[in-house]
Amino acid sequence: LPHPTSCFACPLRALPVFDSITPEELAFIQEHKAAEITLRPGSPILHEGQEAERLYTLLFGWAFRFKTLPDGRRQILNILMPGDLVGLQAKLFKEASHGIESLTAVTLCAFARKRTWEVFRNFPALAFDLTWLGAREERLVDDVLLSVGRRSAAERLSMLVLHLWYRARGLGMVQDGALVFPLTQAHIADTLGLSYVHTNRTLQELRRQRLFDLSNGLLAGVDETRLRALSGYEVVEELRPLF
Amino acid sequence: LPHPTSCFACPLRALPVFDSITPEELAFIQEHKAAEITLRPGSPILHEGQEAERLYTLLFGWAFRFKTLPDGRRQILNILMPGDLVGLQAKLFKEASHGIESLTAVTLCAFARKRTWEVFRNFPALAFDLTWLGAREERLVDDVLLSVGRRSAAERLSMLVLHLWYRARGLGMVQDGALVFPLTQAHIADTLGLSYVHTNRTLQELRRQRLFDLSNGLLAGVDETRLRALSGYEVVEELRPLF
DNA sequence: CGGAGTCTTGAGCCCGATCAACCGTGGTGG
DNA sequence: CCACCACGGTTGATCGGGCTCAAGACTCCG
Repeated sequence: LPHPTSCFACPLRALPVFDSITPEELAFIQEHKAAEITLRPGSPILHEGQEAERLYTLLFGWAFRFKTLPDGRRQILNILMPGDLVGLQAKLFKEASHGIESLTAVTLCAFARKRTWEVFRNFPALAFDLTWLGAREERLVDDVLLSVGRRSAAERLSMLVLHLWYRARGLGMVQDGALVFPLTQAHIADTLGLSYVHTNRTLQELRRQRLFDLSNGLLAGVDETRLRALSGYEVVEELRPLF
Repeated sequence: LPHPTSCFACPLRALPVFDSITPEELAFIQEHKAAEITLRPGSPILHEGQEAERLYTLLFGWAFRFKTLPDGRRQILNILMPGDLVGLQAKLFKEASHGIESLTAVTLCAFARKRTWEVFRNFPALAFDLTWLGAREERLVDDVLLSVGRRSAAERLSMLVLHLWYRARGLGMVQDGALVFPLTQAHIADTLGLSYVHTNRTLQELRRQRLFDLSNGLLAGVDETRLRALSGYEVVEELRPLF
């Protein structure tokens, strides 16, 4: 651990979602932060079927949750960005029913093992946060499922681009109207339930219509208005209710 | 409230999932059980976009969670059966991003409004249950998403039938090898992301192969072995970890 | 310079969508 | 009692969005 980030100086604290954390809670978190782990792009963070590991928070970078079938078909369930929990399901159940893999270089905050119950007993506000983050992730999966089940390829793609664009902007990752975009077209295909080839063609079509510009791992020129119209995107409230 | 079910006599308590509830917790639940609500089949329980309502538990009957697009396309997210939470997302966020509708006649246990926080503060074990039930539902949605994104129509249908069969059996709803099955083919189509017509044809094909018999709202003759082989169904652990 | 990973393009086909009837059953009201 | 209708299921015909197979191009890197 060369220079572990202090929870007190955690860059994520600036986000509105983490507004209501008290100093005591922060001290608890700091005390139980067991390690800070950095991984290269494309590293497995959690294997499908792996038994309960630590609970992590994604501090930096992108990752994704996925499931695979025996013959190799893969479905990406959702994209993880800084502030997201990693491994809640694996903690709550005997084993993870999904895998997690990093897209970029990634930094994780690892919390001490077997402390989950202690959180519920001693820090109800943090326990509430766990529940809330879990429910938020479920809502994301709900949205993806609606897309994959009922939207056309162009609609799905618009949706995804817009969704990631808004999330990244909320995290301050958009600079000069551009975003470093680490998903390959294979990732996009597996997220949207499309084939690789068809994803490519749809992408080109949207690019041709100047709805956005995605090339060389950079997303820019996002025409939010037209993308919203095409995809039927709805802005969702991210605010946590006050107690 | 003619004859509200006492929580102490709740039929759901026999389920392994609810093993570890203590008498104090039970008393708390009983105290905050505000009402017992019964609805006819096809009743809306929660509207899309509706603001925070009560938190319910499904005591009896089937329901489903869904999202719709402005033009009417609908995606069913998951099927609710006795013991499932209803409206956790609506409680945690300002408004529900999905609707809920009953499939059969349904009985709901309603808990007092604005007590959610009290649960976290005073009954950590119950708070843990909320989190756990939420995570369990997310896992269900994950599974549906994998099906809709990456499985063929026949695989999806086998999966769904087998999944509902196992869940219902675990709840003691299978009698004499048969199950009252309240989903119409339209519901099945919206669950699997298929068209109405194609669902019908796929259903007939599986029926012809004697994989199961589904007619007149009754599911029977379920050939578990062959359905498992066809769909790649994996049995999942439902046990809650002990503290 | 070769190889791996990513992206692109073409051709052909098929799974599943769409459109359009039609059937059977149960409820409802004149 | 019957005409009517709503609803769920069934069937046929046709279409097309997206899949598959196959090859080639570009980039980065050792």
